[in-house]
Amino acid sequence: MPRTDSRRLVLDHAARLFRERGYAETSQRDIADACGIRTASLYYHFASKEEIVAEVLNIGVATVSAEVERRVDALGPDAAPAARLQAAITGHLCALLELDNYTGANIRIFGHVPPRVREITMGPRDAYEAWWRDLLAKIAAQGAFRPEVDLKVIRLLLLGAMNWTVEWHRPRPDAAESVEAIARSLTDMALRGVFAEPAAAIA
Amino acid sequence: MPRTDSRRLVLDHAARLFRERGYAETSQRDIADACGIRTASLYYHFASKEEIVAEVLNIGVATVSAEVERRVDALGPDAAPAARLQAAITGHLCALLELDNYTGANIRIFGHVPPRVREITMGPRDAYEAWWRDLLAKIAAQGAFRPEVDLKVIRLLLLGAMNWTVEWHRPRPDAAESVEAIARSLTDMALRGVFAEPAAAIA
DNA sequence: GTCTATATAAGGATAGAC
DNA sequence: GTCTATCCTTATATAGAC
Repeated sequence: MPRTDSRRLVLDHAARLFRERGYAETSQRDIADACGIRTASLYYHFASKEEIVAEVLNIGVATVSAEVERRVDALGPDAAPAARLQAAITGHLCALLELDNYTGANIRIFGHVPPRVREITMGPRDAYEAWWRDLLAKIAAQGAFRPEVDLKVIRLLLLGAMNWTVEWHRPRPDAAESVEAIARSLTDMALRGVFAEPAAAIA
Repeated sequence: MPRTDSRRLVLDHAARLFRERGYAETSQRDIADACGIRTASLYYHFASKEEIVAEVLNIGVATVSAEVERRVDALGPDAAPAARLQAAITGHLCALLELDNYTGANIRIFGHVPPRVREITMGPRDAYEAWWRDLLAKIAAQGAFRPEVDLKVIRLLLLGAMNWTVEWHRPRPDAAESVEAIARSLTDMALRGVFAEPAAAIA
């Protein structure tokens, strides 16, 4: 393997730019400039812009998928449902906001890429969402959720709360809004809610 | 005023297309075609594509803002915190998913428009978010939230869970995932959580 | 693997007729 | 208010040298 993998360099810069500016707003010239090469040189590594973005999207799902499963598996098979949920949430947020730019790029631009690109990259994406479906289903099977809870809607709302962080979270020196803190807030809200007296909840 | 306001027709189709395909992915030709006119005719109503999208974004915020405030105000000044939160959540989701395409367009493309457009449209957007900040602050002042709750993070997570629905919700005949049902699920999770025994929550 | 040069298309925008 | 015609710029992509 080459000492500096220029193919990977292209992907890294592409992921960062796609995440920062969006897909259509990022030209191949932007990507090439960031890499210090010419636009035409990109075609040695990739056949088209769509091929670049497809690979960025796939790496993004692989990254978050690996991170989340790693953290949950590390807890062992007998971990409490609450701990498993917290580990999954922390892993998702960590991949999205800290690990690299691939997952963030995926979340930000997936809905804005050409339909063909969406089609060829949605397999792993669906598989990742299925993993979450399974996680919640297992927790429900243990009787940890209140029975009236709609698992599908809750899953989509939780993933939405997490995915949207990419729109507002900016890395900061202080730990007030660290990824850990956000994960704890979300887990806590999901588990017990934010109300002091839940009994006061609407019928 | 004219019998058919063609300026508004342009905005309506632009909002729909921006919401469906994104900003960069929607050309002025697409908008003109949808309206049954030529590209050049758009310039009678708007000076540029940026002027069109800026107005779409502003209408979107005005719509959701009016809807949310209307529903909360209708409860009267003595309504319970839980009812106010539920009304606000329902109003936001309703504007986003049912009322028209303007709010959905705003949420989907705001992060993808040229920086100048973001700058000139972020005033009302920030004001709307400030309204949410106030709502949660008032509820907190009544002592309804557990004291350790981080109001800023919770606000951003709630708005995120709602805003992300535009990525997955598709209108359906059955009421299983009606806007009302989604709003109830989210309000319920925010208030009391989804766990049967919150005591089992992580330290 | 990267370059220069260039083909080709698409999109935003303007001029001026009707 | 909408049209036809056209300009200008940008972007993807290709050809072929080094």
